[in-house]
Amino acid sequence: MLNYSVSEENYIKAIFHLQEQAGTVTTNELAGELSTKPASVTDMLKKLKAKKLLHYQPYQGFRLSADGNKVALGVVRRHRLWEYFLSVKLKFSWDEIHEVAEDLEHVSSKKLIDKLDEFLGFPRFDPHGDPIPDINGNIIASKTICLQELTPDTRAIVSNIKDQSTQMLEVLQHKSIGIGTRLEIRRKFEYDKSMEVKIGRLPVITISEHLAKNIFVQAI
Amino acid sequence: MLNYSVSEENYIKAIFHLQEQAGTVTTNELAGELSTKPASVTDMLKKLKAKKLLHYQPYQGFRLSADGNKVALGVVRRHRLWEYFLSVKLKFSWDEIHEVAEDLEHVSSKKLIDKLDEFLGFPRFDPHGDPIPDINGNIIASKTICLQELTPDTRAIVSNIKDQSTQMLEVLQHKSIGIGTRLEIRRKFEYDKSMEVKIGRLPVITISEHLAKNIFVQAI
DNA sequence: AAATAAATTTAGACAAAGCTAAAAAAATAA
DNA sequence: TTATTTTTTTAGCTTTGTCTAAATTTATTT
Ligand SMILES: [Mn+2]
Ligand SMILES: [Mn+2]
Ligand SMILES: [Mn+2]
Ligand SMILES: [Mn+2]
Repeated sequence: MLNYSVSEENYIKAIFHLQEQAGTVTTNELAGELSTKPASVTDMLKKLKAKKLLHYQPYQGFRLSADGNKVALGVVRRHRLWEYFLSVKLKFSWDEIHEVAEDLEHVSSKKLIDKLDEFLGFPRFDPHGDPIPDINGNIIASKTICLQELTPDTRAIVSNIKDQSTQMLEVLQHKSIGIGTRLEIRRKFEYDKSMEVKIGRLPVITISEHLAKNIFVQAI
Repeated sequence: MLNYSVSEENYIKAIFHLQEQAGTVTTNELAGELSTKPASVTDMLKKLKAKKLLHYQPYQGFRLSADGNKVALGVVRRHRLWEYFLSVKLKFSWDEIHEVAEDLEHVSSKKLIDKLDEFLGFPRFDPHGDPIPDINGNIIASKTICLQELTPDTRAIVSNIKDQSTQMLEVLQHKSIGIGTRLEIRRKFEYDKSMEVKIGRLPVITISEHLAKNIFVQAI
C-alpha cells in the first residue's frame, strides 16, 4: 500500500462521503465540503486521476475508483477508531472528537491502527453511530431510517446522529437522547411536522422537524 | 501558543537534543541528525530566528531561545507520552515505538495530550527511561551515570538506554536487562574494558564496553 | 435558438520545504 | 603568513498545494 499526503487523504475521504449521497460528485460540492476553491479541487482531481484513484473526465463530475475506495475506507477506519478512543478512553465530549480525529487519521502506521482496534475491543460503531471499517475494509451497511419518516406507534433505536455540532449535543443531552436510546413515536403534527416521542418512563418530549431530520434510527 | 509545522517541530526538537550535549549546535551536526542537507538547515535557521525561537548569527552556531525551548519541551512531552501509550497500552515492542511517535508528536491538540497524560496515570518516564515533561513543561533532571563508569561492588538501577535499536533490544532481553533492573558490578577487566554484573539470583553475566556505554544507571 | 448565467478549467503567482552547485567565511596546515 | 580544507551560506530550481482572475464549457432562460 502506497502512502498518500494529508491533503490527498482529506480529498479522498470527502469524495467518499459525498458520493454516498449522490453517486457522483461535482467540483463545487467538494470545494464547499473542504472549504477550498474550485480551482484547487480541479488541480487535485488531476493528481488523483493520474494515480488511478478517481474516475474523472473534465466537466463531467467524478467518483472514486475501486482503489480510491480502498484508500478512503482506510482513512475512515482510522478516523472512527480514534474518535472511539477519544470518547471512551480519554472521555472527550461528543462534539470535540471530530476535530482531533481529523489530524490523527493521517498517522498511517497500519500496525498502530490494528493494535488500537484490538485495544479498543474491535468496536463496530463510532460515538456518532457510524460504522467502523474492519481490518479488511469491510463496513457494516446499516440500513437506518430517518426519524422524520416514522409513523406513530412505531418503536426504534437511535443509531446515528448526522449533525455532530456542539449545539446538537446540547439539545440531545437535554432530551436524554443518545446512540442506543429506545424510543416510541406517539404523535405527529402536520402543521409544523413536529413529533411527540416517549423514551422509557420519561415524560413525552417534542422533536422538531429540523431535529428529526438529523436523527437516524433502526426500527424494531 | 502558536502552531508550528511538522518540519519546524522536527528541527526544534533535534536542536533541543543536540544542544543538551554541546551547548551550541552547528549546521552540519543538525543536517546529519535530520538526514537533510546543510543548505536546507540554513534556510530553516533563518525562519526559526525570524520567529524568535533561535539565537543565531551566520557562521556562529546556534541554540534555542527561551521560547524555542518551550516549544521543544512540548514536542518532547508529546513524543514520550505517545511512546508510553504505544508500549504500555498497545503492547508495541520497545524498538517500534519511536518511529510511530515521531508522527503522533505533531498532533498538537493540547487537550488531547493532557487527557492522554491523565489516562496513562501521569507517567514520569518513557519506555526508554527518558523523563516526560509535565503539563507545565517541567522535566526531571535525572542525574544518571554511565554504567561503564561504575566500579566493582557498586549497586545501581538501570534508568536509561541510549541506543534504542532492535539489535540493542535483542541483547538486553537476552541478558534480562530493562529499565528498573537492579544490578551489582562484580568485576571489571582492563584488557577489553568489559565488566561482570550480577542481576538478582541469575548467573553472572558479561557486559562489553560497547554495551556498557549505552546503559545509564542511578547508583544506590 | 440565442442570450445569459453558472460551473469548471486554465493560466499564472505564491509560500513552504527541499535539493544541487557555486561562493564566501572560518578553521587548519604548510 | 599564506595556502588549503572544511564549514556555512547564497543562488537558483523543483514539488506540493494553495490562490485569483480569466477563459471555456455546460446549463438555463428568454
Ligand atoms: Mn483529516
Ligand atoms: Mn464520527
Ligand atoms: Mn517528528
Ligand atoms: Mn523515548
